[in-house]
Amino acid sequence: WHLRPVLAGELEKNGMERLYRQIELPLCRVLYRMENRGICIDREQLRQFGDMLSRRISDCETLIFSYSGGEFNINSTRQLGELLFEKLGLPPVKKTKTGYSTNAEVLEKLKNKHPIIPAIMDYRMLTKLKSTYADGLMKEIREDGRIHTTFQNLVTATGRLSSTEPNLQNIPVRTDLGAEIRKMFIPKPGCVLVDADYSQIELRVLAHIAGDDAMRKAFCDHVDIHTATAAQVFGVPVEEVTPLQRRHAKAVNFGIVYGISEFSLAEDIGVSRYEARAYIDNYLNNYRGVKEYMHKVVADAREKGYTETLYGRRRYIPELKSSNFNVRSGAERIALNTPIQGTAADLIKLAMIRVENALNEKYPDAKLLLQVHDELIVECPEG
DNA sequence: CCTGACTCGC
DNA sequence: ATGCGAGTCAGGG
Repeated sequence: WHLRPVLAGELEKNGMERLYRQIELPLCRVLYRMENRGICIDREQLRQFGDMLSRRISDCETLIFSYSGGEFNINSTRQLGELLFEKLGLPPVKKTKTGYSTNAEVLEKLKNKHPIIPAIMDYRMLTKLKSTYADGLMKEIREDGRIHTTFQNLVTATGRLSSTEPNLQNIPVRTDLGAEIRKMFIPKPGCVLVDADYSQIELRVLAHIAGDDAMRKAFCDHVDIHTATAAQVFGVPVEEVTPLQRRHAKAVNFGIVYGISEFSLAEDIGVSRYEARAYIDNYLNNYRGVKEYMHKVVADAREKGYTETLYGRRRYIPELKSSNFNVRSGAERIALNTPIQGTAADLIKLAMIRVENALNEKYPDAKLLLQVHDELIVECPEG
């Protein structure tokens, strides 16, 4: 209680009273309830899925060892690196500070050079699903048949939540096999799980805080933002945007939010550095507001020492004044990204408080269970 | 117990 | 040399 007046003064001085009183403090009770409610998972299906994975992993091991000419620990990147790049003589694509890199990107480039590579890629996917999800989630099922995560509200630099023991914010969804895990989360009898997610929240936040008319118009007109961006960047009518153009525009949109460089964008979508540079230049010439914002937000942060979100959440970034180019560049990307990611976090937290209260009042049997950065999962009575 | 490499999510 | 997290495993202390 000695700290209370001191901290209250700090809050007021920094203009964060509203953030605290209207968002963070009321959110605590919402998170407490969500954690207590937990979410139901189909234990029997999870067990069967784990058994299936075990069989496939075992087949995969046999195949890998037949190519390697002996057993070794496939999970050891050191042992795997020695096998691939010394014993089998494959060309090392990338190095880590301790040896050869064997990550997914490297394996992707080598997959046609030796039949052991696709087997290792399969092995990695299967063992990830088995250990982290099939076995990992099984251990977390409580007596009530539900999984109760812990939401951390004080660990991220941007204001997002994180989820631990288990992490329910990184349940697989992208691969077909991975998506099977997600399907095992089920509603309690008589209910359905409703998954409500924001569409492109970070780009909408960017359009708003950058005050970019072209991007705001695209959203107001309810057009697909990646298609609209492709039309702008490639100078073609919306109807003539090809799937490839849309994919590239999507990567640029994505990259802008993270403060991407032409190098990384080129790597990401497989075009030359010069093409990537041209994409970015074209993008910024069409979204002038975004271009101005990118410079302004970094300059502001350098001057004040911090960036802030729409609701005044701060992140101090002293590295903006670093004399080391890489350190400084990294800080500039943070200064650019934090207001976007952080404002999106502010908004969904506000939505959570309102959803929790509205449900309690109007639909008391419907329960908010999970938040995954831009989506809310609610357990609702059927009908 | 910690770090690094890797892979999962948004 | 694209932002924010967490869990698992190997390997070392």
